[in-house]
Amino acid sequence: MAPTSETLTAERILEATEEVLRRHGPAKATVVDVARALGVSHGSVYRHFRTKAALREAVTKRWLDRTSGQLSGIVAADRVPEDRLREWLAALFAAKRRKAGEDPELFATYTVLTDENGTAVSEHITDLETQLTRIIQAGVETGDFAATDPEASARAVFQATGRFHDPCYAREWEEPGTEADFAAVVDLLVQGLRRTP
Amino acid sequence: MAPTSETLTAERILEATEEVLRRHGPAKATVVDVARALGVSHGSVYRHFRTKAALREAVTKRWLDRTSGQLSGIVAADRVPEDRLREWLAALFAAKRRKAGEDPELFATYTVLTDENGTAVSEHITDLETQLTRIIQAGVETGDFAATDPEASARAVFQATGRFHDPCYAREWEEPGTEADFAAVVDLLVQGLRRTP
DNA sequence: CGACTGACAGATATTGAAATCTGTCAGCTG
DNA sequence: CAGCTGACAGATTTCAATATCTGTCAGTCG
Repeated sequence: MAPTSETLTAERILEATEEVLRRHGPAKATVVDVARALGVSHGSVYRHFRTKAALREAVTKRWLDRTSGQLSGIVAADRVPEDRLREWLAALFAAKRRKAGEDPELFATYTVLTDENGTAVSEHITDLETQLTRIIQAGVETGDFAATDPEASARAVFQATGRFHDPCYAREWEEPGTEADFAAVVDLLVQGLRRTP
Repeated sequence: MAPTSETLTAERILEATEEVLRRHGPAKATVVDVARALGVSHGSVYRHFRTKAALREAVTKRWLDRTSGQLSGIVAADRVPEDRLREWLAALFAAKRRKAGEDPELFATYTVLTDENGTAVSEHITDLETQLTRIIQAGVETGDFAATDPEASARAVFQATGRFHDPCYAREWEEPGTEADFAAVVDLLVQGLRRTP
């Protein structure tokens, strides 16, 4: 975190902002703090981001994109679609639960950020639903799934599993029985997707 | 709201409290306000409810019980289990959405109350899940549903439809496409419950 | 005697003055 | 001249003094 004399870039500002958010939390993280962490005046930060809100939104996007990236590998995996679907949902749940459990304060920070950036979140959700659509589409092609509208089914699966990935349920993810609940919901949804012979 | 000279009863206090909450909102509703509305000293209120928290919890319970009561009729209806299930879920969604849409401030007030009364909410959810269990159990008996554990299936159905009854999603209930999303999730779940011939 | 009151101590909320922050921009600097 | 600085106006937040509230209880009243 030394105020190196490298040129000031959007990337460096975003890294410093994440650090300041980690240290001070979402309420007390100011752009003056970010500038101080970089050893520049806060005016320089405004050269790269028009407003504080824009800066926070960029940080939010980065964070959400990292999550999407982690899951995209599973979509392309060489497995039966049903297994890919189960694995994808399990990975989404596991990733969220790990983040919430390991560093609750940081998770709370990002929850605040996502709450104030509806647009970035919508794009992220669209992204995840697209990944799900691909898996279900693959299942339709192999004949394992019977979905007349894979996109709508993907949306339904995503919404129906909200309890296991939406941050508003984070405090319940460590309660006993959650694993079983997750399995029951996924089983029900997979059963609903299957082609009925 | 005249300070009648009827005897002071828990029931009257609860009614006055609801009125004060409606008027002032959850943050500014004090037990002094409640006492003033009843024309008594606040000490008298403490004769019926040990703490302010207990009073608020009692109000919350009343409100939640009214919702449960509205749905219980559907459970006993004389219909095919699948239709009863669909109707019950639709009624739950409709009731929540109507409350949130008609008087958003009052709905927000009760959302705050439920947030601070985890116990009352848990009991309410157990109650609703029991109603769902009965419907699914009936479906198993008629052979329409294939559930090895109706209680677990009921829990899964309730959790999977959270997006359409959990207050944390209230602001999204009026967005276009919500009806279709609801239908898609319910169809998927019902399909998952059906006995596969 | 049992239901109610009102004064009280400690906890919580409100308020307004002072401090800090956001966003701009004229001017400095390499 | 492109990138940065720092002073500035208006908006927002902080903080401490002040007011209100919660919960108790000795005492009043019918």
